[in-house]
Amino acid sequence: MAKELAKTYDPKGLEDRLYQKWLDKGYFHADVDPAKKPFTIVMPPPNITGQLHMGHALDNTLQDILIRWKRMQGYEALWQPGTDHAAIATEVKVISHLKEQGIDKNEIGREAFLAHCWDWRKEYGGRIIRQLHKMGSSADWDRERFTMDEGCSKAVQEVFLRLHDKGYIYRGAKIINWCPVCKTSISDAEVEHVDMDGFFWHIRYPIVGEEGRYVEIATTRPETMLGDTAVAVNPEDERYKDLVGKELVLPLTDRTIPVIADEYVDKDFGTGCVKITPAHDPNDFEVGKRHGLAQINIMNDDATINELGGKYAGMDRYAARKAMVEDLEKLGLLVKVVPHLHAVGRHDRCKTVVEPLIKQQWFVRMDELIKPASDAVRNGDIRLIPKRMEKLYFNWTDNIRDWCISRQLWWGHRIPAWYCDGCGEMVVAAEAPAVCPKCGKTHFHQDPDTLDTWFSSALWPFSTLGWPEETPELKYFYPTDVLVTGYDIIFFWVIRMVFSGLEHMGKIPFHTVLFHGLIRDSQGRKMSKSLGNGIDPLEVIDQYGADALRLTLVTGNAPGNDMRFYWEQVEASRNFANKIWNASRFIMMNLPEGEIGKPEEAHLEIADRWILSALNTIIRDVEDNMERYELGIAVQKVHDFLWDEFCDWYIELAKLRLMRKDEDPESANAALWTLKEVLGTSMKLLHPFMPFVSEEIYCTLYPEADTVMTAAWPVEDPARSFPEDEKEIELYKELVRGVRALRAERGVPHGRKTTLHIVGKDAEANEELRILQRSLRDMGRLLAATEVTIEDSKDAIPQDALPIVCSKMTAYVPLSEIVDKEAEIARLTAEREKAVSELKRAEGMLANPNFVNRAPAAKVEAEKEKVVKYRAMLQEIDSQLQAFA
RNA sequence: GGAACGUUAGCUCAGCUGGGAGAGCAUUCGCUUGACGUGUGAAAGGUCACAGGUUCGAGCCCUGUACGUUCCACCA
Repeated sequence: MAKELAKTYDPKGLEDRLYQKWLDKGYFHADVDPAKKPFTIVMPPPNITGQLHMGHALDNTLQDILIRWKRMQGYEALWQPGTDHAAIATEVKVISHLKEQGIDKNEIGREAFLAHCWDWRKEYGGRIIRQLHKMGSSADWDRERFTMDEGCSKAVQEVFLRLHDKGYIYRGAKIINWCPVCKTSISDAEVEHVDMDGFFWHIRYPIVGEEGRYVEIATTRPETMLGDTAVAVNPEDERYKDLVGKELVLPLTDRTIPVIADEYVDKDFGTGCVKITPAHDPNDFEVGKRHGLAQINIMNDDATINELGGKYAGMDRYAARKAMVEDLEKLGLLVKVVPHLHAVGRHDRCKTVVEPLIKQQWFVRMDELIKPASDAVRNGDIRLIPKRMEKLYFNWTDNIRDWCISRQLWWGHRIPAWYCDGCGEMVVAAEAPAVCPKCGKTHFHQDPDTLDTWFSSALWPFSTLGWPEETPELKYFYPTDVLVTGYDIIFFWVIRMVFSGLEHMGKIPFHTVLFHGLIRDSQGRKMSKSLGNGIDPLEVIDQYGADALRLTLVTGNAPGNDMRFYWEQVEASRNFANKIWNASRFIMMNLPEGEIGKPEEAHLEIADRWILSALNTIIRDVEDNMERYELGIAVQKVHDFLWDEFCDWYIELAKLRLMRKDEDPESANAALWTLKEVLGTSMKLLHPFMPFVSEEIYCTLYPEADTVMTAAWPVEDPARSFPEDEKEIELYKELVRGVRALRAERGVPHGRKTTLHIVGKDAEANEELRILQRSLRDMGRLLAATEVTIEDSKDAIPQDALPIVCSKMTAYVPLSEIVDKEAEIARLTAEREKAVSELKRAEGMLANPNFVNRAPAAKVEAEKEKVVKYRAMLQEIDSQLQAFA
């Protein structure tokens, strides 16, 4: 460990070194320890395709703050890390990666392709983890997991089998969201709805046997008409009542379709006649089921028209649309085309317009599973922060539909279902059965589909701890405590973890969810690759250090709120690190070798008690804020305490005593002890937020300490509360500020010292001042005074001395000789006006019986004090003006 | 179509259970003051979006309006 701090603060030089030290010493590791209480956070597993971005940086900073805080509080703090196989994201990446080498996924086949995926995972899977190290993340890397490792895969399989046994998982042909580019089904959560400009095509369907009569339908998707099996009208619609039951000619085909009546149709929208295409529209699918209509699929998996499409077969859906509209026009069946804005579903990953299709898929029945998950939040077992996220949560749980979990991908957990090669009988089991229970054949093939990547993430809080085995870790660390994540994955992940935890563990997976917002660029835009406006956290760390980045991300970050990223803010954060670095250097320069004895109570001076008391207050406040997960407020308080109180006031006051250490060693010793005590404690408070700089300072300050990481978290100490001294120091500050302002206004050069005469506002105050005389003398430097005297009355003070009116005293500075009379009169007149209005206001409030009777006594008292103060000020100003006149 | 969030200093944002509005950056005028110019002192800058209401008292609570952002939604 370094014996002294380097001359300049250089985060690069110390962050990697300290992180390596922490790793070597195993400080991040957590173990089952019955003597301690556990505190657990599971890290949202980053994708193995991922690179560290600002979202990760924020997410991990918040988690690390909580973990480090709890660890210092004496909890066995486990931060469980790992990575996600990210089924579709990875598969897409690997496909394009192979494409560059001229390799086609389908040509090399499933097994070879998977080998490439594992290669990818080997090469890139650890990249983001290494990047997280740079952030200072104190996760237990010994326990790093992967959603497709043996244990997690076992958990996935077990969950599938259990849910299937209970009838919660079923296979069926339903209409699902199909991505024609990724060529897989996707869940509702993966579809984003975007308003797009489109058209309403009004098309005539001729009525069979009634020459010249038509039904006019309006559609946004004319190409699907090849799959129409009916036209529906509202049963209450008088206009079309006679049509119900009649047959229509479906144009461009040789089929006829019936007119049916269904409540689903809105009389007042469009023409009131809706073409029904059960195979290509979720609503029509439902209508079709009600009326027993045929489902005619007219599309291939790549969204081209299939062989049923006649002349349109093979055409892309949009090309077919164009061709069909043209043909309809030629036939005179196109009535009109009306521009129409409507919501279109797109695949969130590739932005392709989703195609609703009927496919055999696997589903999880949600109705029963979701209930306890909804209740857990409703009854407060799980707290969402901020609370408004509950609305989002319930919006999803209350409207949930069955979860389509099968994907037509290769990279992922294979569905444990087996089909007999002989009779097609399906068996759901961990292993292929030896003999078909139906036909007795012995050859089976596995279902080719894999599971939605969120199926495994949903198990993360317990699969990482060894479930389904009953490991000691699982017993000890589950349920976990806090989940930290962005509100954007509340549906994908949070809800699914909750119902999975409740279903398989019988317990909630965590009691608190702390949501954070998005990091946007300085113009408020989402950071994205396509915009090229992303800021690389690693670059920020490289330039300013991880501590500065962390401080930037947590400062002013209210739960659930988005924030913008500013380089200026990072610079300010780095400046803070530099500030405390230099303050520490100053303190260490003055500290003697070895231990410094704790001074006797009597030797502690007012300033010492004040700063200790202020520190004590901060300790309490920070604790309160942390417990409410107001991390941004907590760090702000530590920051302000260190910079504004400790550096700007206490250290400045202490300097004078250090300089006089030969004549008054007790005073100097008390100051030194206090400096060390306050700095050391502050570094503990700062550590969760800025782990590196606090570690370096702390370990240099206490060479016998290995780390601040495991030091005991400061607790409030009632014996260290000195409210009286805090009040006194505020008086000093008021005085110092008054002198400074007065001098600055008149441009008195810093080097020009003056005398300063102080008169207490009454006899009692005067008595107090005498007691504090020495401290006041100490402040001579801050006051730019050669001498500070305390007078019983202003009689002995030169008539033209300038007053500085404070709450309990008035100070006089004999500056008349350097003051411009005219300007002084103008200034005094302005000040008088202000004093009069303030006085009026305070008196007004006191004259209000409602205020006097109902407001807290302290408030009333404060107003009374103001009256006294401003009256004195007025008096001073008036006599001053008189002196000039 | 529903809902949430936001509107506070020139910019970006804090502001806990209502008790005379704060920070960072930027601006102006000073300072090589014994750790720090990545610093330091002083100052300027706000009818807390608008309109009502509750209250002795509202940035904060209630109602409405405007603008912005986002989420949800099967009107073809």
